[in-house]
Amino acid sequence: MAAATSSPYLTSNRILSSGSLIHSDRRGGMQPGNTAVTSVSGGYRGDPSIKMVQSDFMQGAMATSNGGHMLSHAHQWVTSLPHAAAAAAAAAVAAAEAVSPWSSSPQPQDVKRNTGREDLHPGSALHHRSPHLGAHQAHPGAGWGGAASSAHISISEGQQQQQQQQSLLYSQPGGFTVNGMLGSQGGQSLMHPGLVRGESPELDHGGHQHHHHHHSHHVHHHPSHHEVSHDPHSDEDTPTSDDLEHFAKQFKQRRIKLGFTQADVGLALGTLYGNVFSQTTICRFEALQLSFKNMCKLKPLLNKWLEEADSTTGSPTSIDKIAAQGRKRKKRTSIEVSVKGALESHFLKSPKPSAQEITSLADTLQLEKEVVRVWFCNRRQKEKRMTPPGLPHTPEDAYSQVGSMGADTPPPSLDCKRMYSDT
DNA sequence: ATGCATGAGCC
DNA sequence: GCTCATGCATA
Repeated sequence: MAAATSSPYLTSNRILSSGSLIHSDRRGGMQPGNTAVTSVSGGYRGDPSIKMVQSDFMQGAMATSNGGHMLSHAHQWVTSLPHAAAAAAAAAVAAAEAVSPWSSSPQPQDVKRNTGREDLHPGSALHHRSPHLGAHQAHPGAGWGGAASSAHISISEGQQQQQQQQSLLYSQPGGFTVNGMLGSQGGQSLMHPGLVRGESPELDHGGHQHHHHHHSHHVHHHPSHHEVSHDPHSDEDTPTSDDLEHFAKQFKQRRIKLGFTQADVGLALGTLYGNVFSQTTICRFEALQLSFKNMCKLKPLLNKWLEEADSTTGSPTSIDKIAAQGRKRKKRTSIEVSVKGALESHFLKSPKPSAQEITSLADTLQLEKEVVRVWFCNRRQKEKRMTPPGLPHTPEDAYSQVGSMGADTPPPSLDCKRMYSDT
C-alpha cells in the first residue's frame, strides 16, 4: 500500500464526532487486502448496494454472478450536518442554452426532435432567443471536438447515446432574496438592478406556469439595422472555443487583480443569479476543464460578475461564507496508484466496460463495483473535457514542441492555461 | 487543482 | 446503466 495514505477511519470533522465509537462495528465486509481505503462510519439514505441488475442482462448474465462481494458497506458513508439547508433554494433564471456548438463532435447531440410533440423548453420560464440552430459551422480554432482524446480508443460501434441536456431551473419564489455575502459587505452592493440586461427571469412562479409558446426560431433583420454586431464578449451568441479560452484567461486575471478568490466568485454568482457555484466549478472554468456546453452556459454569468466586480468602487475582499451544507456522502475512496494503472489499461482497451466486466474487474482489483463503475464514468467524462491533456503547463514551455509536430498533428488550439493559483 | 461522488434526466 | 453538471474532500 503505497499511496493509500488515507486514514482508515478518521471520524471526521463533522458533528458526529461525538460518537467516536459509532464505527465500532465496522467489519465483516471489510476487504482483506483492500486496495482502497474508504472507511467511515455513518449511514446512507438508501442502500444501493444490494441491488443487482436483472432486467437488462438477461441475454447472457442470467447467472447473476455477483461474486458475493457486494458487502453492505453501510459504514462508509459519512453523515453530515442534518440541517437540511432550507435556504438552499437557489433562484432565478436557468440560462438559456444555445444549441450545442460542438460542430466537430462525434455525437449528434443538438438536433431536437420537436416533431411528435413540443418538447419541454429548457428555459420555459423565460424565452430565450434562440440563435437559430445550425448557425455555427466548424470553429476555426476548435480543437476540442476530437483532438481532445489523446488515445483514440475506438468507440464501440453501437455508440449511439446522445447527450441530453438538463436544464437546471431554479425557481425563484417571489421575494426570496438570496441572502448572500452582500450582507456583511459594508458598501459593496453587487446588485445593480439596472445592470441586468433585458431579461426578466422569473416573476411568476406563483404556482402555475403556462408559457410554452413555441417561437419559431428565425430572426428578422431590418436591412437598415444591424444590431447584431457580434461582440465576442457579448454574452449572447454562442462563443467559439477561442472566445471561451480568451475569456477564461481574462476572467481569471481580472478576478485575481480584484482580489477575489474562486470561491468568492462562486458565491457572488449566487447573489447575482441565484445559482451558487463552488470553487471547483470556477476553477474548472478558468482552466477550461468543463465541457464546451457548460463553458458556454457559465460564461455569461461570469461575465456579468466581472462587470459588477470592477464597476464596484470600493471592493472589500472578505465575504462570509455560507456554511457548508451537509449531506450524506460517501467518503472519498483513494485508489492505489498501481490499481489506477490497471484501470487505465482497461480503459484504453474498453472505455465502456459492461457491467459484468466491471464486476470482474472490481473483483480483481478488490474494489467495490460501484467504485469501479464511477471511476469509468469519471474517466470518460474527463476525456470529454475541453483541455486537451498533455499540454505544457508553462507559457515558456509552450514553444518547445514546434519541431515535432507532423503535418497531421492537430494543433492544440488552446495553450495550456495553468496559471498559478491564488488561493 | 483534482479525484471520487451524487443526482437528475434519459434510455 | 449512461451522460453530464457539479461539488465535497483531499493532495
